[in-house]
Amino acid sequence: MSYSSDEDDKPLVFRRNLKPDKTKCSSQPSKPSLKPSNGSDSEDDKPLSTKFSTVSKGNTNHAKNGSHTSVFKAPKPQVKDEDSDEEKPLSSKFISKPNVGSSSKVHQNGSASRDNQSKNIGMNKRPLNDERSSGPSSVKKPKLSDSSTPVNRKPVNMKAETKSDSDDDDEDDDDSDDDLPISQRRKNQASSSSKPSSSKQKVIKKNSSSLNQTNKKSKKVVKNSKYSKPSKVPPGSGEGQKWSSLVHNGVIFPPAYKPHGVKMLYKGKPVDLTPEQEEVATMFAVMLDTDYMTKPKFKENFWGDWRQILGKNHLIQNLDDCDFKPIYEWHQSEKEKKKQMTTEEKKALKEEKMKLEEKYMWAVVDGVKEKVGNFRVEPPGLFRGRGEHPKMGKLKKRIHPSDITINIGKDAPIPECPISGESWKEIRHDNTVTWLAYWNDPINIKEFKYVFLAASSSLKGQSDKEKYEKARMLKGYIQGIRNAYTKDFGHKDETKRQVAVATYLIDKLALRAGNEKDDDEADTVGCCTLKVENVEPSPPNILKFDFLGKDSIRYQNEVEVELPVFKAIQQFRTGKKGSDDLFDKLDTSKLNAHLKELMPGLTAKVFRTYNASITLDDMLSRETKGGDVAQNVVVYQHANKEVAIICNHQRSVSKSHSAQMTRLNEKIDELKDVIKELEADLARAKKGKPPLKNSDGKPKRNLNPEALEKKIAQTKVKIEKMERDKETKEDLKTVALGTSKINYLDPRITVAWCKRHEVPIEKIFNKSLLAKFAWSMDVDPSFRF
DNA sequence: GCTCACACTTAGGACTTATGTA
DNA sequence: TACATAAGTCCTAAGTGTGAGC
Repeated sequence: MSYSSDEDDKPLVFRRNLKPDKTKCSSQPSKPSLKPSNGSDSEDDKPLSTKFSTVSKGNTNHAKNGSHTSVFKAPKPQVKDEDSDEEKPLSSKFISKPNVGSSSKVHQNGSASRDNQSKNIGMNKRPLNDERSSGPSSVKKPKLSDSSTPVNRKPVNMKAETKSDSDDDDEDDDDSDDDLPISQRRKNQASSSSKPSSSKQKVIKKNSSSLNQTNKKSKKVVKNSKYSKPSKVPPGSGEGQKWSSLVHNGVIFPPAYKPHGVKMLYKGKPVDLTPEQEEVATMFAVMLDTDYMTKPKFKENFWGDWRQILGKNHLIQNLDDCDFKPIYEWHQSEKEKKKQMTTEEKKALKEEKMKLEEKYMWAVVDGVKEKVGNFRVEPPGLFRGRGEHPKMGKLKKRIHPSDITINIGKDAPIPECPISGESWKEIRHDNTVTWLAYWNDPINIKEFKYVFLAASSSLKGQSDKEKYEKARMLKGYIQGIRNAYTKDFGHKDETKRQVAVATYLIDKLALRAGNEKDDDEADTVGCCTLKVENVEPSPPNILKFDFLGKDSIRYQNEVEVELPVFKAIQQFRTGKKGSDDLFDKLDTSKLNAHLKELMPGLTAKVFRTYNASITLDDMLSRETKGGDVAQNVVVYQHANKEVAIICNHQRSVSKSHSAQMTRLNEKIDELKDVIKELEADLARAKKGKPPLKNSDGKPKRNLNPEALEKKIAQTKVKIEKMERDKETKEDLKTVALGTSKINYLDPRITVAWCKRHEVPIEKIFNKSLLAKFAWSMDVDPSFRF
């Protein structure tokens, strides 16, 4: 990624300004366990995007090509059949056109969705629940949302309780229709009585538009669903219990190494290598065209590990005299061969792989078939640490069954070890955790690599929902929290001052907490680990941030802050070196302990979720003007982009970016020439003259003036579209939109907005996201974050 | 109050597949 | 049909946060 000093090249986030928030000075005293506010519409409640004076270059202006309104059908569990509403295809629960193709092969529990969140009284009024009133939590893991009401969970032996569990899908059920547009209200009324009470609706074909389906969706409206909500706790409940029964087939290993026999050169001469030596040499060779080759640390680490495999007395004595090109070229030709395979060959290969992997792809959790996420053991390779990682290039050794601990239900059969003659390291039956297997990370032996269920699983969905509920809870507390930290900017105790300023930065700039890091990790920072050199005060009240954050992504931002913050930062810097900690009295534990005094379960990362989601909600609400689907999609993308900028979600500029821009410019120029020509022809046609010959000297068709005018207009539209595409492409070249959508934006905001504005959800969520967010699909259209 | 093991979420880039366009 | 590009998926690194043990 390049970081040009040219202002125009910077992602927008780097040109963002923070307005001082003057409303904060009339703060109330800071107290532990602040009570949630009633969510007034004060400036304080507004998302970052509305508070910052963002210098924005227009918006994303192209709708996705949505010609394929594919319909996601929430696949039904295959283990046991269920007759419940729960297994209705998503399309029937949400919207959209039938699409047979996408439904058949998936069988995981992606089924829609019981939205079991606890009832609150409307979005602005959050009753204090027990947790809130319980004060600082010294207790174990306070669960913020109703953990007794798992998302999606539909064990087959619980049919009887199907009733109404979608009724309590959100607090907005309590809301009257008053907040809805009239058209919406009518639709809801029409639908409220239409749902059959029993739910044998496995396949409901919908031919009408998404919105119609959405609104006609026969949602049971049970106002007192609070009481009818299933009282189940996570199966086999109990402190920390995640499942009662767990069955799976373990993990699959990468194939054993097949030597290729291509000889690398040492001092210009071919060298014989053992298969093990050749394997590691090949790992290096295939990376010859990557940036890692420019990093001495990478080469040094590789050499250190390879040398051990070569042995002290090997012919090869230094890396500089090695020529890996023959292996690199062999690898390239293998890649090319693969590319040249016919579609049928590729398909056959894929099917073969599927057949081999099928059994590892699924687990059965409490009787429900769920997809496993990463069931493939990581193959050996060279460690590709990001940024200036001190361990880059080290050999990541092959993982064997004897490295792997399996976690499985007591009554489940122990997975057969797929490599004959070997056996698992250990078998556990720990139902307080969600992992299915783990092994020690060969690069950092103290750490682990886990095998978890896929994002579409109930367990993940449940925890996702809890995350968003916690962030929503913050909405009710945020005013008090901001008042509290504002008051503490000038606290006489420096620790408190640092806590206040750090919280301010986490809240306003969506910084990460910043845990301490070891010396054998890349040198990156978060809020608590900011160094003096990372924050430069520029009077009267500007702070210039410049540091490497997670994944060594650079955070560069100049913000105007409140004067007390500015002064506090100046004071924290006093007498320190550039490499010293800015917040020397603070770490994430202390910070989070403090945050928990303000709201149960509050930690630094909740602010990111909160600010991202509230920004989306706010921007969608402000910017949706009742346009068509394409225009609404643009509004969504624009909001999504703002969130990505706030969270500093960047991507590197693609290698082909400048070529693409050049090509677009050329095309635009060509079209402009076409217009000039057409205009000349038009002038002649108006005088009754034939058009001039084209550039090849050939005669052109003689068109009448009307036809020429139409052609000119069409070409102009084409140019405009290309200009917009160009702008969007440039605008988003360093912004990654996906990360926030996957991790920070409460899907219920999106689903409800889609329902309100007749946008098919498939325009916003792809198949994976639909599966991941199945739990949110039943949300009431009036839902607001 | 601190460290560390552990469990989990968040993240960008590589790779693959789908789609659009000439 | 071939190629370019966009979209989707996979991979695994790199974070956050909890709680036990000292």
